[in-house]
Amino acid sequence: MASAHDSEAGATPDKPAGLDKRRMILDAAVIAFAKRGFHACRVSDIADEANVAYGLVYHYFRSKDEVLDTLFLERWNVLLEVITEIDRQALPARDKLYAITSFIVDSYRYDPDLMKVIIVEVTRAANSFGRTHLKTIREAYALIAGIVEKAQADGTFRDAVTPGFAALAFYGAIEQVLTGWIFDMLPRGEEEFDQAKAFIVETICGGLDADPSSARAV
Amino acid sequence: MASAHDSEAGATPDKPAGLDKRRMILDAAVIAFAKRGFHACRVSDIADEANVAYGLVYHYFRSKDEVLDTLFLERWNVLLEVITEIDRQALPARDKLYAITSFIVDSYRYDPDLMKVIIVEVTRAANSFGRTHLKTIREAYALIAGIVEKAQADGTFRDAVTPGFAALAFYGAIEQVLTGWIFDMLPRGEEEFDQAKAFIVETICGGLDADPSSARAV
DNA sequence: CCCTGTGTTGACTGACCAGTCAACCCGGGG
DNA sequence: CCCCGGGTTGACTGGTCAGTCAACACAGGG
Repeated sequence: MASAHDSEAGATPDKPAGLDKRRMILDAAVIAFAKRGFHACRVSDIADEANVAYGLVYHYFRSKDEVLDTLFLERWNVLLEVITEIDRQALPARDKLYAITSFIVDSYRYDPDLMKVIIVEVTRAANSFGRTHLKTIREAYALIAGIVEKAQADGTFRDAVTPGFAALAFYGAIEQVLTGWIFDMLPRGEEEFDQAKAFIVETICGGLDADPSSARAV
Repeated sequence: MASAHDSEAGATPDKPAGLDKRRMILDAAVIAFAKRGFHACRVSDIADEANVAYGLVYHYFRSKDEVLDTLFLERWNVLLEVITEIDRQALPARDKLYAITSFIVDSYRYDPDLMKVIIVEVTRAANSFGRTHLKTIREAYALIAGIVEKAQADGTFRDAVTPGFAALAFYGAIEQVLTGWIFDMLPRGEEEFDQAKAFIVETICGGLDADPSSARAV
């Protein structure tokens, strides 16, 4: 059905609606991967979701793997740029961490399926794509660690913990909250998203202890 | 290690060496799953690793899935018991969290393959086993949240954050550190394990901020 | 008008693997 | 001595897909 049909709507005149089939396939893949997971999802599911013939997927991508790789890299590079940009500004470290949290949470708010796929299939997949993209993933941790390190140097953050660990704990907390939403363990909604941002930063920066003296003496 | 290294040797006389084939299969499955991941691992890999015929796996387990389910439940139930036991003691909340962290880190120290399989294939697998065992996984979060809640009630922890979020952030930090080891991103060793315990608790309880006033005013 | 190449189609193939099953081994009870 | 049945074996089947490929659509240049 609808091979040369410009969909129902008139399709943007400047876009021939014929060469962003690639984009359509990528978008369809996000939905398909999110629905059943990368392994359980067949290439035909992607093609069906995109209203495109099976073989066309292989015209634009060498393999099913390459589709996921593309989705991940597209998004992760944006994340790296955003973190770099945030770090470039003259803000307190805590505000920088809030901005990063905010960006990631909003990424989920804006496109939960894409974030689900990236986290579940790449970021946390130690046996497959996670290994492949390890170097790229680590770059994000390194940028965060850099923020912490500078804050420790100027006295904004205490140095009870190495920057690397702080980065891991911080990012781990974020991902765990996203995982909570992905698993339907946590309620979703505008309020929840904003509250989550504040809570994550508050937990990692402020800590749970009521009495600062106990540990701060270190 | 040294769980079922009978093989050629005469096998412990009191153990008929004939009915813990089941155990041998489970142990072999841990190794096989850890090596290539659940999906890429074939049932024949498990059988080979256990030095047992292919069909015997199906004598003791209904399916490949059931093998993983068994491994996960065995271990997770121990975790739930341990957390319950820790919570029963009269300790400051911070010490309770340290004890939990310690147990999980030591679980990894003692049997990294098993923990890798549980985390990678179950705990973080939102599309397959994670969904199946959601309820069981949540019990752990609930127990931790309970600890936080009590600490907030008696004033040990401040209540800037809901207990549920604190539990998520805390457990997320732990899992992220384990993931660091699993991915070979973090150096492993006796010292590293103990340091990690301290750092995780220090980050979550103590927080990164040097100046308590900023947030504590809330 | 045909020719050419990019875009597009979907039937087909080859490989892979979970799970089945018929037969075998062997200890012990009759 | 045979029989019984749980434990054990591994060849085989059925189904599933990733990836291939031959053919088709069609725009635009000659």
